[in-house]
Amino acid sequence: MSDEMHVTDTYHPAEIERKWQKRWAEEGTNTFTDEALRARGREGKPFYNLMMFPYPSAEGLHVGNIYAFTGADIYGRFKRLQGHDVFEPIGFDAFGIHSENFALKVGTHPMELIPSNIEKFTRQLRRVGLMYDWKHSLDTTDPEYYRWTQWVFLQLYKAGMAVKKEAPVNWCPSCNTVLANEQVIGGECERCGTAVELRNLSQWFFRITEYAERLLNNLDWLDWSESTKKAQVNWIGRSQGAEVAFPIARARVAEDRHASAAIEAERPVIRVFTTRPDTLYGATYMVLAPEHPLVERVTTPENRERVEEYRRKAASTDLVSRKKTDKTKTGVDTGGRAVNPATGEEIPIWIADYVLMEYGTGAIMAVPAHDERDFEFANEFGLPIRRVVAADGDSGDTPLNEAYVGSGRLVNSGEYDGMEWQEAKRKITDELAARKLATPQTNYRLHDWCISRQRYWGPPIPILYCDACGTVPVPEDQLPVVLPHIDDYKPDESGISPLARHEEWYVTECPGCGGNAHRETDVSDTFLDSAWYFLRYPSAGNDQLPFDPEVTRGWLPVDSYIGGNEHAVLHLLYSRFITMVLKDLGHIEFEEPFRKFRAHGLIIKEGAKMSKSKGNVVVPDEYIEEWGADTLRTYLMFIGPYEEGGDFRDAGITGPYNFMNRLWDTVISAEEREIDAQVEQKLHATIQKVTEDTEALSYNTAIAAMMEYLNVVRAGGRTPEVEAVQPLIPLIAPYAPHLAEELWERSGGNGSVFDEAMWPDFDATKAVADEVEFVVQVNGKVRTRMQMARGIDEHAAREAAIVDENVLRFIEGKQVRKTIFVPDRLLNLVVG
RNA sequence: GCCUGGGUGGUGAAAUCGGUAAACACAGAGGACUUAAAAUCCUCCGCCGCGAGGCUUGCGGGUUCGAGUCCCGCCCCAGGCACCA
Repeated sequence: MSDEMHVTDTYHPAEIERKWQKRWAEEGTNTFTDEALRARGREGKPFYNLMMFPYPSAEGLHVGNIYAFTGADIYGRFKRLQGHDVFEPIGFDAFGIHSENFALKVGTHPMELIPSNIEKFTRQLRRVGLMYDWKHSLDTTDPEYYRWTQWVFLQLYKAGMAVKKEAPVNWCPSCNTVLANEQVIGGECERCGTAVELRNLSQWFFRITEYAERLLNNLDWLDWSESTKKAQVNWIGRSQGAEVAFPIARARVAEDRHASAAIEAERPVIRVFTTRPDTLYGATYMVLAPEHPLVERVTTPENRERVEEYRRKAASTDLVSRKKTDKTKTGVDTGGRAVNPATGEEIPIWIADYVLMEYGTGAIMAVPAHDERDFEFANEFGLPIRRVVAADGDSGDTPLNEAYVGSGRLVNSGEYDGMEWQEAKRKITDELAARKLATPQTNYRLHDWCISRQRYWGPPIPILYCDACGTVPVPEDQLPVVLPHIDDYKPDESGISPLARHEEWYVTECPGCGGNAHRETDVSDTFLDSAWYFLRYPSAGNDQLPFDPEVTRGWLPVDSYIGGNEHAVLHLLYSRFITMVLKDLGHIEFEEPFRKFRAHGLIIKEGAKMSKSKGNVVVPDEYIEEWGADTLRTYLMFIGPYEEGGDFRDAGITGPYNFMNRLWDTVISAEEREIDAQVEQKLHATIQKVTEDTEALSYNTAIAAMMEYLNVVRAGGRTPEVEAVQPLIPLIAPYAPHLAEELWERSGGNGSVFDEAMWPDFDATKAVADEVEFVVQVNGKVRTRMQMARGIDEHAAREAAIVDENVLRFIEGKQVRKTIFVPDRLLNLVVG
């Protein structure tokens, strides 16, 4: 179709969208050259507008992707019209189990599948009219990208933040690989829903727990969606308390039978972590995790058999059932005894699977009166319950029906009786600390990040094992360690990567001594690929450095990041962690990658989440075909608040389509004449509202404001003034970029509206009307509405109100006791 | 159980420093223009009532001249976390 077609005066979205997409691509409207990027970062007004990059699935672009991208793109275009140099890149997160499983299913190698998926995605994305800098795109499976992912691994390795250790890890028996804690949802694999098993394997871990405190504290000042911050706070799970030592009762410790007083201090102790040292006097028994190393030692001969049996059973029970809360408590008495350091009492030591080895010390002091789980356990096994905290007016002597976890004062606690619990917490900790029996302690729920994957489709971990030198990092100048093209990439349940079947690949020589070495055959977690990609974009294409220092200084950290909240604790936490480590190592100058983050809502279809199995997936192409990208974009944003998502309904799209047509017609038919005063007032009010709402991502109300304005401009079929319609072109441009470009050109503008037009200013004094609709209430009920001059005073308003017949009817013969006056809004007459 | 959001017409929603509930739009009804249709434009559109008026923001209380908005106690929906000591 030729450009001459546009001489028609009707809105033809297909034509103008094709025309402008072509022009944007040819003229590089939205891309920076590397030189320009460098210069703009240095002396321009750089604005890094980022959105979460997609996984390029074979099904193609989803309407959910478009929803996410459009919302972010609108913000970027808005910033550009406000005069910023906006860098808006996109790339592809193409490694990972998802792609690999799909490749296995359809029998096409991922190395063939991914490029064609990316090609399809790119084609679709271009049709949506997104302002992407395609010159700075990236693909995580490109060796030129993962070369630097491997480099990131090596930096962590050198800093001692990447360690290999044997640990119980989450194993998915269906995906045949290890999963990070964050990828286990309710004991099941987040990908396939299979119950996860525990396996002891030697794996690479990133020591993210070292950064727990910083990751938590920085949340205070980050401008992020509150829900996302909360999710991270919960995930990090900081608990403050004390580690308390409970000596094992001497008689029960075989090795200690003849111990002298001199080694008294070294008597074995059971360390527990508690957040409630104030309840120490109520600790009537102890519980060790079945795997706890001291179990052997405290178990008495007569209990040994039952203890062993319980431990065997616990070891074979999968995590899912072990973590079920509604399960009744089980456990076994070891026969061993420990000394409560507060009371000096000997208390029994049990083992039970409700105590988890991986949290705290793997042992607890049980305070059944003030802990729900301990209460349940004590009732199950008839263990004593002693109340030590009581609310005001409660003697603390009556038996409890349930654990009391509230606040109060101490009872049955010796010298601490009567003390307020918070104070007792400090005092008891101090006192035990003086006796070397306690230390204040902070624990985190966060675990180290296991990044090893026994799969094929990922970047090989750049480590060698030399017969002589041991673990050797691949020298940086030998990167990338290229993932070989192999055909038998299907994983098995052995726990060994498919790459381990390829001796020709993994056997190599040691870069240190030249001796025999073999490569690490695991690949890294996909979340490592995405934990640093925002650093790469501005330097994409640089084959010397992962990220150029000058470019990075100019453009990072990211100014605005928009994405789904499903990544609240995965991608977003890992990215923050990697950024902090790189900062500490001196590679970058900031420690938080995303200044501002907003989570967008989820787009659903007729009340249900879209999924292939439900057959309710909205394919965007058809809608673009029928209505145009501008209409689809505007419709998606008009459905509801961007941060809440909404329901895609076919019927609703006609509203925004009519709006596009009406807007087109209004601008085309405008004539040169003086602007009407009321229209001008509405214009300023509209510019103000669209500016504020777009900044706040309140796109639905911004669009409504523009619709409302059109209704005023066209009221009664009037011919609009040029002055009244010109500002609409930049206002609509972020939402409907193609339409805006075309209207800009047709009204005599040169080049792209995004480069040549400015976001319109408004005059706040002109945005308000001279007359207001004033409400008169009697006893809080609306009785009449009057047109009044703005700024009318109480006396004048009252004079006008009390002669109105609708008001008179309700106040006649009654005394007005009180008058409430809200300027320019309302008058309320209170009668008795 | 805990943490987030949320619950408003036939539908998507708007209004939350307490001050006209339902902006904007979809669907619906009627009308103008037209030979007709489309497009466009105009009018109506929460519920009850002929009307005056009364009622209405998940439920029950409360504060206030006035509550969708604040407080207390619940119910329901979506998402996240969960035997974390």
